Amino acid sequence: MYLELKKRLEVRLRDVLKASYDLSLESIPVETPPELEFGELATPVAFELARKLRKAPRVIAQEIAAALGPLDGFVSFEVAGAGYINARLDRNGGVRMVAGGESLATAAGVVHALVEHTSINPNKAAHIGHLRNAILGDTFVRLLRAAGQKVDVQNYIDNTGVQVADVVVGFLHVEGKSAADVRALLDDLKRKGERIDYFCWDLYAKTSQWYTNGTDAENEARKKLRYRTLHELEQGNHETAEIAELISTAVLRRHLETMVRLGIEYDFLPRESEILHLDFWALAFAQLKQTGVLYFENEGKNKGCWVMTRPGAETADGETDEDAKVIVRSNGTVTYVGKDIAYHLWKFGLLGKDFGYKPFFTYPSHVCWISSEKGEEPHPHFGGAQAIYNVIDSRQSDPQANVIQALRGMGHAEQADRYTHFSYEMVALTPRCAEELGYEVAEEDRGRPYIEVSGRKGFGVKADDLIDKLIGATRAEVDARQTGRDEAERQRIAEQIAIGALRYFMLKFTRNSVIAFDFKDALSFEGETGPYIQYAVVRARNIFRKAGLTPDGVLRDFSGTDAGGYLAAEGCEDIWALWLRAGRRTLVLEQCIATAEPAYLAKHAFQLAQEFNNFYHKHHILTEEDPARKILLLATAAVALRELVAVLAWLGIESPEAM
RNA sequence: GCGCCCGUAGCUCAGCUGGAUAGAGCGACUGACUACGAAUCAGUAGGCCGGAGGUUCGAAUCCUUCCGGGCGCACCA
Repeated sequence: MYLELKKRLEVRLRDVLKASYDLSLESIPVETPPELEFGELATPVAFELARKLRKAPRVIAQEIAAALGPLDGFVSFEVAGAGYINARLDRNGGVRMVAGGESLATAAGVVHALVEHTSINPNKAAHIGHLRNAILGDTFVRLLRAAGQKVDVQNYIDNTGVQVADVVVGFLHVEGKSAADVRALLDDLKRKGERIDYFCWDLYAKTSQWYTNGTDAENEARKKLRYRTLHELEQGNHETAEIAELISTAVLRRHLETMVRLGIEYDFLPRESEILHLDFWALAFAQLKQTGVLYFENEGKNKGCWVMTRPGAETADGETDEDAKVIVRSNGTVTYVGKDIAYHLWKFGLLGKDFGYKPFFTYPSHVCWISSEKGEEPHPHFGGAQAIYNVIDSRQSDPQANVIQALRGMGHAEQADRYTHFSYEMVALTPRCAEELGYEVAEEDRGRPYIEVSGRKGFGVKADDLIDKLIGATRAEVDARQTGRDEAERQRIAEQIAIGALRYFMLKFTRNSVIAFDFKDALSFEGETGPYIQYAVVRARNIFRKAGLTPDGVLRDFSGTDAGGYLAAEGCEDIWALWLRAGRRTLVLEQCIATAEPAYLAKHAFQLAQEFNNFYHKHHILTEEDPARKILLLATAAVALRELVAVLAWLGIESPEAM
């Protein structure tokens, strides 16, 4: 409702400005006033025009206000303060709009978007930092889909990188295992129900240490081993590559299982091994040279490399750009950014080559495919998107900017504009949390607000451990409250609440705020948390259960009544405010997508729950004696319930039946 | 040294892209349960929005500059 009426008012304002002053403003500010007494919508546009028209803002406001009405959905336009124009809505009409349920008309044609998220190196267990990535990405996918976009979800797998190489070195040279031994280990762990990603977590940390804890000569040899292993992985057809394949695939499967617990699913898993073996780079290299984005450096420190100019860099003609980004090394190998450029050409359908595809993981509703040199037929097609979103932490903003710059330089300006680095800050641990986990905190770190997690050091909170802990805590609460329900039901509810708590916790912070993780905050179920919102849903559901009514039925009955009198009545402002809040969903959705910021929706969900809880406390519905008033109260609860469930679903949070 | 991000209540964070009196949660203190289930609600205390200049009708928000913190700046990924 809010979105629609706001747009209607903007259009009318535009018309009035054109007709009265022959002015066309680029954008017309329409906002929500701080208090309901100022109306439901307001514009300070008169202030902006004061200088241009050489009139007092208040006079202009009066002229505009007089010319605005009548407008469907609005009852009045008033001038207030020094020159605000406050719009009052037709409350009965507004309530009808909200009660009717709002369709999300996507005016523009369907956009094909591609969201890449999670992308954990398949050499260790997922940790809380990865959870933030996956939850942000998955939620954004839900938002895009809610807005009617066609979205492919990709999880990029770097299975030939240095991190996987390190674990392979660990198996071969630290543990002294062969490929056959690794195979046996995988079977053994599977039989015992143990997690291979946890095993690798420890081995990765151990191997990282091993590189530096020998004599100088030993360390030197170990480093060489590391780079030889990396090289063998990239080449393939070697025992190291075989171990890498075994391990990275097993760990990847575990990551997918962890994410399923959070309701997170993928459509396609492109792997770096295929980008290498299918030689995506050759095609990209040709395009990069042909468009002049890459040039061969003959001078300076990058002599013998193919390089590109960094975004914003300026070098005088004839001078060597020492700061240029190396894409092809002097030994002929390609850097990470180079491979990424090729991959992103593919994402936009500009490469002229495709992956092979094989099914990899089955969800109840669909199959997740993985890249393969020789794929299966038939298979779905991925890539060729119109807009892409890369959920990658903010530390990688430089390489991301390089890829965008390359696309632009190659003449793909439109694609470069629709390339969003969906960046977010890391999840770190508070020093107290680190100590709780048994890590030694260095003296100089004690005073810091947070300490960065490190897979290399094995320092961090594993995702599955956190989820297990959350479920344990919610289960204890549910067991205490839901004594009448059976074991399976209580477990189900506990899981819904635990996941709700975790997802909300990761979404309540805006993207560029560092999360200093602490168990106390993450395990909290009161106040601004997922369970608070879920609890509001349960309360609303209980009203209908107790009354023997359905929300839909109530809204049908309500549609024939006139609630205007009650909504305008003294002491009922809170009811109208709740309807207004309920009517903001599409506006908030639009805002979230435009700014790539899911936190706004999380905040909206909380505010809606808060207003509902207020309403719930103030008006006792089932004992209301005035039938007309009772139907309004019931309809209010029905709308709040419907909106809460819908918004929670967009956040990937389930609404329990009881809690 | 250069680039990006962040300094808002004791703590953790919002602040709708420059608007009306700066908000919420937690924590502290006071109160409200024989249930539309208190995982809730009401109330109190708590702020020179890091400092200083500027831009304008108007600044937590934009610009400049300092202070304090974080992260990047490889022929690593």
